[in-house]
Amino acid sequence: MDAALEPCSTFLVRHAWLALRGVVAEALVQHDLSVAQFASLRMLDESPGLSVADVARKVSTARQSANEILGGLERAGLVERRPNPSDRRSQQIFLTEAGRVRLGEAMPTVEAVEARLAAGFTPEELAVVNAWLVRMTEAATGGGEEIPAL
Amino acid sequence: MDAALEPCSTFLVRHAWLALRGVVAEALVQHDLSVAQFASLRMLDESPGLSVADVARKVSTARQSANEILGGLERAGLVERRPNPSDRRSQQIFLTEAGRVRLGEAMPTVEAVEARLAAGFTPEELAVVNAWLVRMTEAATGGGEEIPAL
DNA sequence: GCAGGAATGTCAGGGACCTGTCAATAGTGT
DNA sequence: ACACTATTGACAGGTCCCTGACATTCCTGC
Repeated sequence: MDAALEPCSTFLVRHAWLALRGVVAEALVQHDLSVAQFASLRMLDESPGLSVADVARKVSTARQSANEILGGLERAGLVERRPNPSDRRSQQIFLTEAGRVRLGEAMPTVEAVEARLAAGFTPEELAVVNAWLVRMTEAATGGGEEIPAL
Repeated sequence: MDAALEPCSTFLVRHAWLALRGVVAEALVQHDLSVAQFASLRMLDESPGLSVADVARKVSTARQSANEILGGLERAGLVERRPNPSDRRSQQIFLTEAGRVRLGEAMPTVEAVEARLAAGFTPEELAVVNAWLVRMTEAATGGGEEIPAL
């Protein structure tokens, strides 16, 4: 490897993200899902009935981006929007049966990929990594400022 | 915060990247540099005379994106392109004196930010994190290929 | 030499995402 | 009840980055 520059960890994280994103995207192609769509599906499976704005916040993206992502999922018949009976501004979004099935198919694929990548590290080490990553994400908001979001 | 799902590490990394990017971008505003520009400046300081394609590979971006980034840096007078005497297709790119000065000013800012974020972790822990991140980036290329250094 | 393939910089076009804004609606204090 | 503010989903406009293509130039094998 190149021991060249003890790089800013920022760019290490960037490369890790690009790499992981690429691998996961590749794995999701066979399920006809994008990474963003998969993330949204995951959120909605865990928390049915979220609004568009909720999804946007959960996946750290702009409301409108979330709207477009959900639009794609809706066109694919994987989610459905329903009017929110207690708030006429917002819509509740639910996975359709097809959406649940699709997510159920895709999830093991992604998990397998991540498990393959995590191989070689002890649970303690992975816990450290996890803690560090969480610390970084908190630093943005807890440090005082807002996150621009990708 | 939401301790909800033990998430795919992929998305943890994404959030960490977004957060770090935000913090670093904020720190670089005062130096009138974007994150991508800072990264390019760094590469060129370490390896003067790189071509546009070289920079693109090193920062993991498309040739054209690198071209645009370098265009901005050139307009700002921070880098200069010179014809490559031994390859008439490519250009060699060098930092100008102003570029070196600007990088010298910005670097401590970024390092300070990262140091602040790394506080609370032992060197051993940070080494583990580093190793994990590198492992992730390597995984993208199929497990054994080259991946840029920054 | 020289034909074929690879690499370079660049252009055109598009996708994904963001900011800024808007009307409609919800919540809050007076 | 009523202003005031915040929030929601949507629209317009712009930015950033990417893919695909192209002519030019280098670098092979023959």
